[in-house]
Amino acid sequence: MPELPEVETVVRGLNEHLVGHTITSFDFDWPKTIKTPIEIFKKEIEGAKVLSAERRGKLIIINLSSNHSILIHLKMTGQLVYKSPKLQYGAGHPNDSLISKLPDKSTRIHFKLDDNSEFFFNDFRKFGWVEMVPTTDKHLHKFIASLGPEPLEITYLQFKEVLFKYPNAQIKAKLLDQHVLAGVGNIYADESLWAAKIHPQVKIKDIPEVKLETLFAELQAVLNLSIEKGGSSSVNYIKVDGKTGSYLSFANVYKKEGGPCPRCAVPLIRTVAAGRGTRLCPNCQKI
DNA sequence: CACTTGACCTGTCCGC
DNA sequence: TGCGGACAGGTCAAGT
Repeated sequence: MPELPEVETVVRGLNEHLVGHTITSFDFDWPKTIKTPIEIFKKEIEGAKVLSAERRGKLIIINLSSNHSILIHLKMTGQLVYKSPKLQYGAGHPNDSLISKLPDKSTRIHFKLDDNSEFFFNDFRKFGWVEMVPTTDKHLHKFIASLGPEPLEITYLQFKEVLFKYPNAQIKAKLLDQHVLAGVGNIYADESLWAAKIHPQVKIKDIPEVKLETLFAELQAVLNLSIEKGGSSSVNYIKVDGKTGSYLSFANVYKKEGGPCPRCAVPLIRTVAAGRGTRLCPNCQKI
């Protein structure tokens, strides 16, 4: 499930593999995926060169030479994959077998590039979307304009300030709220709350200062560790080159319910908080 | 204001 | 084997 580290990894892959290519044509199978009128999308993308890629929260921004930018949200099952005759791993390698099957039934948009390489937006659940906006106005786009600050680019005092706009809200709900912080999703919310020994449903105003400081440090630590490991590949996420990320082998609680807490050995539990599956240690994390 | 539910979708897994 | 239901979790809109 793409959260900040996964999207960051994808963006780095786009800068490595896609920048410099010209998009010659594209086709698509699910019109709702493209939120821009198709004639406008076509006009601004065909013949345009990819200049750079960047990330804001969980949103991917691809800047084109047409003075337009493609916004891409992967939602839960979106993938961006680059396929080139020049990029091969050897016969029988799992990355090759995955990429060689593209396009497949979950391919929503198939882009063709100038040197016979290809670029795929895959999304089996069809929640993801792409949109074309003028590059100079991209920050006015409704989604981008509503995002909170980047958790890796703020200080502890700023972190505390944005959370304390909602002193009576549950901490996990606000960690997940993209208008409060941009990029934190379910996995890293659970991991950082466990690391700081904070129950996901405790009210923000009831968290002792020292624990809130720990939460900020641990949130940055898990995000940075995951970026270093190329993200979490659980159900569907892969990198632009088809490889998987390895962060999940470092996870302490995500999908570990029933197993021992790495700190105190009491069995971890799964519950629901902020409307989402939530893993925690009932011994270390109390309200 | 805080919180829940439903909608958007499809694939997997579990129990009967 | 087949079938229904829970579950996966990002975001928004609507309802309590």
